[in-house]
Amino acid sequence: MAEQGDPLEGIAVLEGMAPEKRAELARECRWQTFSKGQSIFDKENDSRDVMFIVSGTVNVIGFSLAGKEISFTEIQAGDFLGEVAAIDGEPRSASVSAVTDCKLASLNPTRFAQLLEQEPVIAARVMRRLTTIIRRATERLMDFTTLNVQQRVCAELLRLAQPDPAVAGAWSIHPLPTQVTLSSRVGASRETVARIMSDLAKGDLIVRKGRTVTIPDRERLETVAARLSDDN
Amino acid sequence: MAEQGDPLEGIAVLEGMAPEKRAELARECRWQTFSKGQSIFDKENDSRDVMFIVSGTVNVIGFSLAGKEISFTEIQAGDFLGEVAAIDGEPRSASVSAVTDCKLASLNPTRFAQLLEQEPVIAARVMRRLTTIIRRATERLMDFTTLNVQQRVCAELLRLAQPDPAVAGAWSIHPLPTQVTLSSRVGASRETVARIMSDLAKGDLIVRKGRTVTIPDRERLETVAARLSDDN
DNA sequence: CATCCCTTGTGTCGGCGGTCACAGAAAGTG
DNA sequence: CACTTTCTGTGACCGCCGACACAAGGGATG
Repeated sequence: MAEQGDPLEGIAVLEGMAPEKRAELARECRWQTFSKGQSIFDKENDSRDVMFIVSGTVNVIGFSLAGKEISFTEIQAGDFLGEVAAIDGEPRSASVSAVTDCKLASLNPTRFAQLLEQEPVIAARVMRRLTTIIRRATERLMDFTTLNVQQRVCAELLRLAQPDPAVAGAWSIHPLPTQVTLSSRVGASRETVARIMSDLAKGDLIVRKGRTVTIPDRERLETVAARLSDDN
Repeated sequence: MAEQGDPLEGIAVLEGMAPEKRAELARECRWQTFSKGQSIFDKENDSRDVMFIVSGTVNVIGFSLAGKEISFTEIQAGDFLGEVAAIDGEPRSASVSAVTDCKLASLNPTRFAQLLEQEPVIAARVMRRLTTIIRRATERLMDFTTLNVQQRVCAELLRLAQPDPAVAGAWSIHPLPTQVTLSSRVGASRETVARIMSDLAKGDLIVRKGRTVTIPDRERLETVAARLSDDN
């Protein structure tokens, strides 16, 4: 992660690449830093670069004409973004903005194509990455068409939850994203999310303490998330 | 398209492959036929084969727990399906069923991986195909979160429309899918679709004649599809 | 032609969830 | 510590759209 030495060392897709080749690749990148909240690129942008996240995390979002935004995914340091436009040459499929300060390395699309050709391992990893995106998107699509907001919120909380380090058997989320963030993930209004969280807390499905939420009984929450809407 | 000779001739991804190699590939495929309405595979199925559609068309669908179904896309003869599971080895990401009688050639996933490795042109095409799926899915996702049903129906009609061969400037859809089909595409109830079509016809945005719909003024329909819901 | 089944049109009703409005809590900031 | 900005909670209202219920076409098929 130190910039001198091997700046692209922590990038997972490039894992296993010969050190000297990777160093050369690093030299061909355009290095940029973005500060928290800044836009990295917009949908319809005319750049096609692939960008490796050396540090920080970014948010992939779509904007409606009315300005409403929905968040597709967050991408962390060590990962990359921009592969869709780089591969097909179309305008960017979504907008990306910095969640935290971050440092990115941009690689131009022709060099990226060349990389895919020369390094079959990397090409395979990129493909898997694409299928992962597809799976997530179709899952989301199903969620939107078949679940109500309450269920989507539960599902999102379950996705965020990790085993609680303190209490065995319990799960927790820390730090809890703001309601605005959650609402843009589940595609609902901020107020509705607030109401649902209140209800869940009343039913002891979740316990809130500051920016931490704990889920005492994961299965029970899963039941709520999956329950057919008519038999509540 | 004749079975003797080169059965995989019409498959676009395999375009440009050496004839003898393609013939060999055809021999390695498992050949199957499905009749109209039959299920080809279900989500969570444990096969990972890639399937080339030699004739017919299939529908890629997701089912909710309640049995409600939504259609992701239709795939025609000459195209292929099943690449997602073949690439990442996970269970199938969706279910597929035959829209018409059809004939498919199944290739096992390891042979498919080998094919991708040996034929970079094909690998590149598969990648582009994946990005296309991603773009469609994200677009759909945006539609669901930012548009109302009326707008989604308009958008779907516009997607189906082709320049009218008879009247210059007009666009038409033929044959119009049934309302049930449409409703599963836009994620709405059949009744709502019926009402919207009526309204559109009343406003002369579409003209219905049997199984043909013509769109006299495409731009006007596009306006309706894009209009913010509050200024109608 | 009669019958059946699939498709379409429309009315009514009720609930989910969006919007507006505002109050209070928390968290930055000088 | 005051002060501002950002978050969170809750009430009131109301429109969109799903569910149910029928009526009325069409096309098949015998």
